[in-house]
Amino acid sequence: MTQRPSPSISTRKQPKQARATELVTAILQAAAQVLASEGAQRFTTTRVAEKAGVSVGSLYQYFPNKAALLFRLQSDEWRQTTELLCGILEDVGTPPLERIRRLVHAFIRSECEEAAVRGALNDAAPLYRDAPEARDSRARSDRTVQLFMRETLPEAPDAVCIMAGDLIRTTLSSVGAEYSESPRTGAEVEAYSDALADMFCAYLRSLGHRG
Amino acid sequence: MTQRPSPSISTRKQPKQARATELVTAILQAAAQVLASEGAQRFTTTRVAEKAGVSVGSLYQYFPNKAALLFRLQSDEWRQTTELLCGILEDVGTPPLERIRRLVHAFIRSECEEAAVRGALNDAAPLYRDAPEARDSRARSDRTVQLFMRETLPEAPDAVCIMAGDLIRTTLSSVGAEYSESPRTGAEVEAYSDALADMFCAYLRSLGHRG
Amino acid sequence: MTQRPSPSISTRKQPKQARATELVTAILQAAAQVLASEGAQRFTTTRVAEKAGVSVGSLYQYFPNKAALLFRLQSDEWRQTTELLCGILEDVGTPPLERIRRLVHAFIRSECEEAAVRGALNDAAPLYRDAPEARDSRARSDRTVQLFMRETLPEAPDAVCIMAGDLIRTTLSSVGAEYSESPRTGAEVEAYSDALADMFCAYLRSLGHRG
Amino acid sequence: MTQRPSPSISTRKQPKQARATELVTAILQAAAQVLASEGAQRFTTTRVAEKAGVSVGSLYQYFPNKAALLFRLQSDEWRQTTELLCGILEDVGTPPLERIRRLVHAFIRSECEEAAVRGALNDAAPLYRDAPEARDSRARSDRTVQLFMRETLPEAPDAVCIMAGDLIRTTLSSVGAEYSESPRTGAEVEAYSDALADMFCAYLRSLGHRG
DNA sequence: AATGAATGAGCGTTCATTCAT
DNA sequence: AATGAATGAACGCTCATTCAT
Repeated sequence: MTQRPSPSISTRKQPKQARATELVTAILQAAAQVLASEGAQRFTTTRVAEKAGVSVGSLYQYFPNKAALLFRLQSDEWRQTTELLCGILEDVGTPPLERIRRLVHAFIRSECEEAAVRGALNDAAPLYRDAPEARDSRARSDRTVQLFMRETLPEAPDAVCIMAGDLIRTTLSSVGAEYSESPRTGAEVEAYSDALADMFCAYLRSLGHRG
Repeated sequence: MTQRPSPSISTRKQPKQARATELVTAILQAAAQVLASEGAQRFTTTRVAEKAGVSVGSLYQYFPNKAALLFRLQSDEWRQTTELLCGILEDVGTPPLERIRRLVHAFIRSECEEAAVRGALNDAAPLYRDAPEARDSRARSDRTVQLFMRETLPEAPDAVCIMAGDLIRTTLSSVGAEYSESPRTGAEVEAYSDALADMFCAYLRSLGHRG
Repeated sequence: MTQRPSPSISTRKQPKQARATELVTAILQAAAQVLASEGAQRFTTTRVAEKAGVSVGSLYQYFPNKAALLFRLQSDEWRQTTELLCGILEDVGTPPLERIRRLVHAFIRSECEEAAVRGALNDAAPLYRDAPEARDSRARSDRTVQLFMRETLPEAPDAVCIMAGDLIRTTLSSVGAEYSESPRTGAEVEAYSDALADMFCAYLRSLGHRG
Repeated sequence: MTQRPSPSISTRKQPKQARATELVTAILQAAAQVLASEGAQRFTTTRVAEKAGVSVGSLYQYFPNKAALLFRLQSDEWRQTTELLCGILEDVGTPPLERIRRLVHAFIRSECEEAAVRGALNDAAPLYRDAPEARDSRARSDRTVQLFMRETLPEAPDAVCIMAGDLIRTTLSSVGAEYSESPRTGAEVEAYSDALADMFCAYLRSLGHRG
């Protein structure tokens, strides 16, 4: 399990001592705060370092550039989302459509909870989007979604499964992102999630799901 | 119908002479070109003015600031989209689900065709999103969508119609935006549009549509 | 006589109004002063702008980057040197060896007079040396030197003329640069110039010059 | 022979243990490599320490600052050059002009061989040039050159010998430095060295050398 | 002795906006 | 009305040096 020494984005060095890990954490927290409170526009390395109680130089010791910092924030979000998604979709003890419903609720709720950071992170996407590492992620969720689709639509051709999985994934993520841009009450979130889940379920049934 | 003298966003003056209208048009075209060719990051007023063959000063005569310029570009996109949407959804001679399908195809296609501008415009959203005028749009499409929903789901309660209309609208727009971020072949676009339309249709049928 | 719109080094725009020319002059003077008084190490665009009583932005309106500013300073020095050199070497009314002697004296004197700027400019060479424009100069002096050599060594083969001209030119310039690094009295300068001229004359005579 | 405690340039302590000497050597080698491969601009203490497999802290234990490191590199070059020069000029078994010719060839060749390090070292000169120790060197070569001049021009007045020696020495060093800045083939080097030697010989003959 | 994380002043450069002409 | 030169705060980032461990 070696770490490849990519010189571009992501962490510059493997934090081996506790001190370093704390620092990285502090920087990431500060970064999230700055992003949430000041917006992507005013997200500057100086501001992050200041908020973290650290010098700019230290920040650059752990992150090779601003994009890397943003990318790391985004990665962490993705990891969380992936875990959420896999945890729910792989729960074979629950009927598929029920799993989808749970996923939608959990996902939309989580998007709305961290709307400020996620929204600003989204605004900052142009800054890290082109980084090579940004391409690599998402493999695990793709696989999980595909397995789920196969299970849900056992008789459908592969092409249908792939397309439907793709559609559901991108719909969930893009609708979630847009929906969380406005402030919402808990009840609104639940109602909206139910509607979105209804739509996905209707779609899956129309593709041949028998539940 | 008084003109409010707010010095914020949108055009500073109603161009009454042909000269002025020409200028505004030239500037907007240049802006779209700069956005498409250089990206949001390099979208600068100087560059736009230069491309338009106009001085920066003149640009600022018609647009109080950069945000106003971007907002106007976005408004125009919205207007076009609204016309597309209303034109298709109000076509009572076509069965509702067929209208939805046509809308999805037309919309996704149009998003992909102007992906460069729209993508960059999206990247620049933080710069104009908070402008007051940005909230005002969208009324007409909302109304059209609602009428369409009522027609499609004549027996559904109002709340269902509203929610479903809302969901379909935001899904279409956010999925379209995300989908058009990557380059796509014509065949891919058609297949994806069909899948999305399938999903909408399945949803509408599940809500009680009888076609 | 069109100006090629090279986007790299040298002046960013052709100063057409007197105001602009004044500014460029002021900036160049300030740059020379900063170079002389602070050294290459502390030669910063901010410092130059400040000294010139101008904003950094204005500096960047006339020079695309720091290297361009330095290169321009160097160009001006080269132009002066070229004029000095050509003016003396092309003076057919004076015997060749006498011309060489005059050139050496004039050159060394001029190097010592502006030792501070030239020295610092030399120190800064790494910053502009790689610029494409830096390659272009020197053509005219080369030609003049060659003509002079032909005149001085009418019977020598071409290869000898070329090599000797090259050697004398580089010797003069590099020895001048090194010599002027230390402060010198007028008498020292004259004595040293005479010695250098003696060496050149002895060399030319050994190559066949008949005077 | 007390050790002066000046905290300025040159090694901070006389390395008495083998360990220390090894370290200094490793650092100097690394420094030369960094200089050659990265150039003066990117010559940083961190980079040198890394290349040497040593911590920055250790580097600063043996060299009080970056200038000291560079100065030491330069000193070593000078020492080598001095040895080369003395070794050739003191070879009384060879006729003086032949010695000069050998010296020129050996010197120019050696300059061109190590052009990368020497060039970069030259670029970095502003960083160490003002150090007090930089003035002290050169005594031995001066003496050797003077003895050589006396031998070569037995009848010339002292002043002539001194001036001519000085001129030849600075010419050789400055022309060598400039010449080695561009890449050269072996044949070019030989031809150029011959021309330079011709010039020196012609000069010495004109000053009264009888060979 | 040795380490290497931490510092922070300083750099070159950009660009939205203004305002004298 | 139209110009475009001028502004200067702000940005991302580097690196010589220190010092707690």
